[in-house]
Amino acid sequence: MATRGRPRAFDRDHALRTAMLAFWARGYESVSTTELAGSMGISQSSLYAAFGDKQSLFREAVAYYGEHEGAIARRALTTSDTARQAVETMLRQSADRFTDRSLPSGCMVVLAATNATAGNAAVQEFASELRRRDEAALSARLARAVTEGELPGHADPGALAAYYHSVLYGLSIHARDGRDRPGLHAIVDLAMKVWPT
Amino acid sequence: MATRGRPRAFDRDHALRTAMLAFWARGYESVSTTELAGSMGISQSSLYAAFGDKQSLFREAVAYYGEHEGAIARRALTTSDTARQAVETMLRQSADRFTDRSLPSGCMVVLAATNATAGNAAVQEFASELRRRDEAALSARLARAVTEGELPGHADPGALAAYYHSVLYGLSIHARDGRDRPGLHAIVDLAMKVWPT
DNA sequence: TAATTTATGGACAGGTCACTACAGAAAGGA
DNA sequence: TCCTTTCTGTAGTGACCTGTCCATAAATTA
Repeated sequence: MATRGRPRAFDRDHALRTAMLAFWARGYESVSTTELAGSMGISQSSLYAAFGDKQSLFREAVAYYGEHEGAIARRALTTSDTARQAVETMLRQSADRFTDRSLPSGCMVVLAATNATAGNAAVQEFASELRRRDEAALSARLARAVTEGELPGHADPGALAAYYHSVLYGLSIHARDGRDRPGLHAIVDLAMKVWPT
Repeated sequence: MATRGRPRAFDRDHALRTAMLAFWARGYESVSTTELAGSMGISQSSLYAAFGDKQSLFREAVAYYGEHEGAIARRALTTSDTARQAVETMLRQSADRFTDRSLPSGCMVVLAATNATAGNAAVQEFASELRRRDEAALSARLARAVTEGELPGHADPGALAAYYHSVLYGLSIHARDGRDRPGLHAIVDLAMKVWPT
């Protein structure tokens, strides 16, 4: 089943990465499809033919972000030996990522869709849902740590997950405000003192 | 020197409050001046005559927010007997404010100007500067606590201020995501465990 | 070669954006 | 009473927005 019709003249994955970088740096509504097509080197028609509409493109761009940029921090949750190590690794690697000068600062899921007009409320809700999902994954990992005895029985996995995600969100804002890498790690140093014993 | 010319037919302060609520709820770029004038019950011309341009209106709206909504949490810094009490009061009152159902959730300074087009970068920088200023005030209060002996000499006021502000920023995102008041206070419970002894 | 399928760029619709020109209205001052 | 000052709404301005139409180009299939 070879592909019929005229073949696409641009690299779809590369275009997606361009969209991710733009949305990540400036947010969903501050990036126009006209501008995106321009920096992709293609026409509006090609963009719409390849990705549907702007919202679909954004969702794909966020998915791309999750696979390429967010994957490392997320994998810490499943590969670390202890829950404590998982949390600290997640925060440390986020601190490193958020201050990578070759990429936009902070986390795309936190910063790219914080506000929107009424017509784009779905985009906001989409990002919010992703944040909830990540937090639920952390909460589950902490709950496992309680049953395994790594965390004391009185520890509240839900509250701890919300707390560490709160710090994580804060790192994004701080990174956007220009705080440097050691500054973010100093915050993580303090945040880890909360770990129950 | 009585006021010359035709008197203004609307309440400037009330209009400013309307603008604050709109910008706070949906962000700078997602609120149009057309819509604002409409909900203020005045024409575009009246709005521009009273407030200048959109950026000036936003700055005034943020100042209004600072005086009416942010003042209580900020006053905790100067009126509390101890620095610890100051920090905890600031976080608790923010948690209460951020989940007040009669107002937009979260903090306007964190949420209303997180992203912007190139032409509105000044608005972003404005909000960023306000965050830095508040953090500097907290840092100064913590430094005082070190010299007064409330905090141990090895405590780092700058890092602590950055940490507590990180939690504060996180509370805004959590509030926007729908977390309820007890949920935010549970985060504050944990955050306060970092306090050096 | 002919038919089909898909991608392409250019031009353009229809809407909204921030902002303003203008003429008239409502006040104070002379 | 008339002038000056300021605010008022109407009706625009040009620029930009998302999304589409259309003729054409480039590939596979028959």
